[in-house]
Amino acid sequence: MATADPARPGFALPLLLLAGFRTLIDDLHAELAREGHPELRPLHGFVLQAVGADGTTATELGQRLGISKQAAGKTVDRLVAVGYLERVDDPSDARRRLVRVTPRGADGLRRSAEIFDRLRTQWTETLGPERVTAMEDDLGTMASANWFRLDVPGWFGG
Amino acid sequence: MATADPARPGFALPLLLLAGFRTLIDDLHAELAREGHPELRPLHGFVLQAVGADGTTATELGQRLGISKQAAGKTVDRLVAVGYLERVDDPSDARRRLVRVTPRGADGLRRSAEIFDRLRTQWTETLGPERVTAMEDDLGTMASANWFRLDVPGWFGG
DNA sequence: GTACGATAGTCAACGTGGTTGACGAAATAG
DNA sequence: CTATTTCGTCAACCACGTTGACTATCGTAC
Repeated sequence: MATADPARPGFALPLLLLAGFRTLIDDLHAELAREGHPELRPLHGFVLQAVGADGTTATELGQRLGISKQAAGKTVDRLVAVGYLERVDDPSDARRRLVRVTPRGADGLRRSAEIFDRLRTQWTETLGPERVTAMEDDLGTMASANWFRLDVPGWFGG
Repeated sequence: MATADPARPGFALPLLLLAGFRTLIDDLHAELAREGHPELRPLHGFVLQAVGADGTTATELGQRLGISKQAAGKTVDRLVAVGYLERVDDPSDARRRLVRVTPRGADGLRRSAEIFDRLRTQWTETLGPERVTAMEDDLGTMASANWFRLDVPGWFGG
């Protein structure tokens, strides 16, 4: 096994990954605020994405995000309060309450995708396209498993 | 300006960065738990690191971590409760309460550094050393600014 | 030597995000 | 028709962050 490089301490890597993530998300939300979505928080985009065009239920949303149905329900409440999601009764099953993205939510989602594309383009202009694709490929190799889990606050905290 | 590559959607990059970060931190804590530190949470290592060998005060810790002194104080309380930090009176200033890493905390810190080095070595063995240094350099280029800020739970959430 | 401003730490209240446990209402299986 | 499962919600709790207010102490200026 190769010995650790003292000039490249291992603890820097996670910090750099976090800083990169944070930079992208901060830039995204600064631009979203400029384009009329100042209330959108980092978590919200992921939640909207997980709801999707067809809508879902709180329970299913919780499963998709890797959190409990109660936590998903509370998050939906907040997104409903700021106008990005809506709840409608399911005529075929009175227990279920469908969660749907509102037009405003869809607008935020569309703009987020565009902004992320622009930010990636900025990275390719600074670093070169090969370096960015290499980073993506390498991260995909190392991080294959735990993709979409949105329990970040609780996970990172306690 | 280069046009966005439809095969490389911009939204994947932040997800990959987060997944990479999460993978490293999860692996770290799985190994820490095996080595006798199951109570250590993701945030705790960063806090211990910020306290440092010389100790600090809660107010200064808050400044280092980019959070309020009250939040820093509460976090110190929790780390004290699990035995990783201790508070001692400052004989030269009765207002201050020095926060110091305990021997147990120092052990956790030392093991964390070793484990991070081993994890980085695993990455270099899988990806090649050049790819990992390239990733580190590129992330350092793009993320230069907002390094050590530990308001992640609140930042990511609301 | 005292009075005053700045600083350290804490308490309280609150918001966001997470958890588990319990429960009623509705669907489904037998 | 009854029994079980499923969906949503309520309640209680914890971790983490915030701001505002307050006490005690330090340092300085008069």
